Amino acid sequence: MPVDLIKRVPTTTMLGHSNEAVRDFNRRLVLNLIRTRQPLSRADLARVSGLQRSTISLIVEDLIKESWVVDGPTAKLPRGRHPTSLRLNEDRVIIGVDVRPSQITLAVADVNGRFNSQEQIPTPNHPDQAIRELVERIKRMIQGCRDKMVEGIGITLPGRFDTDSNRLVFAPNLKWPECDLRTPIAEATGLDVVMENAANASVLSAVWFKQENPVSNLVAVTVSEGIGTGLFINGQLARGFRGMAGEFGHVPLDPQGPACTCGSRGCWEVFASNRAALRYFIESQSTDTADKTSFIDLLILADQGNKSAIDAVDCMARYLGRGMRMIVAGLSPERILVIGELTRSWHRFGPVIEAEVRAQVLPGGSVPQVVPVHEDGMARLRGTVALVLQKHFGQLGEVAV
Amino acid sequence: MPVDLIKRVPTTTMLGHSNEAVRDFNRRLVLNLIRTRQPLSRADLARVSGLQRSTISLIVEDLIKESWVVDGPTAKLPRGRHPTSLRLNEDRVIIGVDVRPSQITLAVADVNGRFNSQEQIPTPNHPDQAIRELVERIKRMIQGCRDKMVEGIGITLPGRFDTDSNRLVFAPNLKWPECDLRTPIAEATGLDVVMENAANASVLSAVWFKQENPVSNLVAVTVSEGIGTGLFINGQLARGFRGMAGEFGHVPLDPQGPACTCGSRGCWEVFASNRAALRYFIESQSTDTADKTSFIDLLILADQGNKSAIDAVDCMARYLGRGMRMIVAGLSPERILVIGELTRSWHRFGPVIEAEVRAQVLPGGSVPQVVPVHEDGMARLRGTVALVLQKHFGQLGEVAV
DNA sequence: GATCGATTGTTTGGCGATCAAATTAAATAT
DNA sequence: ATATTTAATTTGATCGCCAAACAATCGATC
Repeated sequence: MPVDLIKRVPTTTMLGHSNEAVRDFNRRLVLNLIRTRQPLSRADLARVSGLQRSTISLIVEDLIKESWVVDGPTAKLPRGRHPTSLRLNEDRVIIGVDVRPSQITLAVADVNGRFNSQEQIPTPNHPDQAIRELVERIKRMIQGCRDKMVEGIGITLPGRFDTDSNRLVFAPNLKWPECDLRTPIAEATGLDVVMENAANASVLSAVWFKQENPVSNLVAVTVSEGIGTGLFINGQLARGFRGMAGEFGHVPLDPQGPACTCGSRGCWEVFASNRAALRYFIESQSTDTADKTSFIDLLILADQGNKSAIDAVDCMARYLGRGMRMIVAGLSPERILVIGELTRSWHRFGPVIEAEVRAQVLPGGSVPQVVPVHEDGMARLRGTVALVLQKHFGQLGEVAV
Repeated sequence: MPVDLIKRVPTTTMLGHSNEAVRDFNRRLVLNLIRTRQPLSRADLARVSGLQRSTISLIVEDLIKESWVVDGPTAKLPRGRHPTSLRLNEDRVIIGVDVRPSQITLAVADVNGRFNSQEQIPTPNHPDQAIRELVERIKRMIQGCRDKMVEGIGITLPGRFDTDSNRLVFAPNLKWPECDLRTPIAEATGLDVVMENAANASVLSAVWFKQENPVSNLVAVTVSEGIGTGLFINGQLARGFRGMAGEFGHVPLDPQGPACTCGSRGCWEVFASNRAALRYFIESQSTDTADKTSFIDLLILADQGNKSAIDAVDCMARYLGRGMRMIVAGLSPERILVIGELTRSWHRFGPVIEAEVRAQVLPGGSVPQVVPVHEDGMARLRGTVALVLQKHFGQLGEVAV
């Protein structure tokens, strides 16, 4: 009995793999092994990867020829020929841009995430002006590192942008209109430009660089004016459809709560952001003297023993932990990173948050680690480095290192 | 300057890939292409995959030899030699077990998820008894299909179990103690046993079998006594650390809400499960006649015009939609599947849920599709088929078909 | 009814990548 | 100076895909 088959299928996509795919994979594997364990000898690579030493030699030869890797000094061993150590070539640099509501930080970093130079400018009110200033400074930076190879530009900002169109579409704290930052900067500089939300950049930084004890399910909670979350699930960034995931900060904890900038009521960030703590503080003050207190001031007041400040901080911490119920029950990560100025007073926040989180683990579930990330500023910038490097080193989760 | 390198690394793990990995990948690709597009000719496969016809021929020869694929009838074409159509060998079968609070369903399915035989038993009060009865019936089932090859056993149940130890650890609606189902059944039958949470099984069923318009970010919300969620993120099931993800049903929507079985207050499932609707209904009745109404009865009453029933259903629908804020804002899926008895009255639930969801999309975000899944019973069972087949066809997300 | 055209499916030789083993290189201990 | 040990390279074999030629099969056409 004859059956209807597909008549003609356009052969646009290549799904099958050929022999070169193996080389691609192993090449990325070797590159990442060097990245995470440098310095490392060829023999070490062979042992760690399980590949033959001959294969490693060929791959490394390639990587050196293309100046991703450099031969280092020879190491000392108790017996036998001394191995030559391999490391990443630090002459390849990345330009990182960290956009925040108040200021923008630009920096030049090497492939290991170490910063060579750095500068700051106040954040312009309009993105057009920001683009002009950024382009000018980036061009100067490029000229400043003539002998280096500039790999690309990574930009992180506190907002969401459509991953299809690269347009910034939701940045309530930045107060910029919808716009496309990528294209104008890419065209003006001739470099690749990759963008990422701030919370995601923090996640990238954490899992790319300092994986002392790597986990494949992790959530970063960034607390400042608002609350953002970066989701690392199954060893990959979870960006959601068109990059819109991660707005747990705009989920209501209490439908009767105060109004939020997003239009809803009682969102998590209304109860647990820096702004919320200041609100608690001001409400508890009889006088109006607290009006111009910053969040950092509040932390200092708390450490000086100010009862109202202590209470405000405590309340914020409790709500932070309470909101993590969404993350603990819904996503069950192995680790939760907490990022923001609050980590400076971790002795105050840590115990409260951990107690709340522990109370919320469901029967049979395991308690996630709650880890403060202290060097916030650098974290985001280092995230942009990882962002740019992913093109060459492979997506996270692609290669298990 | 000599540097310290790794002295000796145990070569336990093989990270690097060899040439055979390409064959493995392409083999899985071809197998999945046949699965999703059968019937299909070798020439079609070559066009779709981008591989050479010669390569396809060799791979298909393998697959036929190992009885995964069978040559079918020749098809008709306007010109030229008629192609032979390929399809999956339906002599390979899977035993699926769907455990529910009230009854357990066992079924034998072929690789296409079509069921040959099926039987039901009431759910025993204790897992030990359940294991005894299941083993006995499964053995009979195996004997019943002598000429077929039994690939394995897939079990789905309404609870969480530790993916490391395979122990059931959280099943509030099933009321079974912590236990290991897998090992005794596997040992007694000599077959592979794979287990999965009910919501995840529904997701598997949806993305494995009827991908009319495939998406890579999807959330299934299963509504019955409680609310469970299955997360499909970046084209993979998101099980979280030790398989504990997906309990969005136990996140509070209102801290002042009624107590939940989990120990917390005001959880989503307290407001939006079948049980919640019945509570709304009973509370609004002056008499006690409503005590023995089932959820299905309630839906019928609503369709008969009973005002209290309509209000109860409407309230449940609103809360269902409201709770989806967590999913919409936090995960931003492209599609939300709604599963449970409520889909029988989708004309009542659908519009309310969709309106709530639409109201909750953040600026710049896109509204997820809300899709009811009507054949719940079969969905879970078919999910178990996918579960067992993943070992041979590859994990979801591994191969893009 | 034989030939041509078109399409499917198979066969053949070549290339690229890894493997396994032998070889060369370099350093320490005897 | 020689033996030993480990690192790194070289060499030939194997495996998998590709490209192109070839064989098979069917409809249309002369």
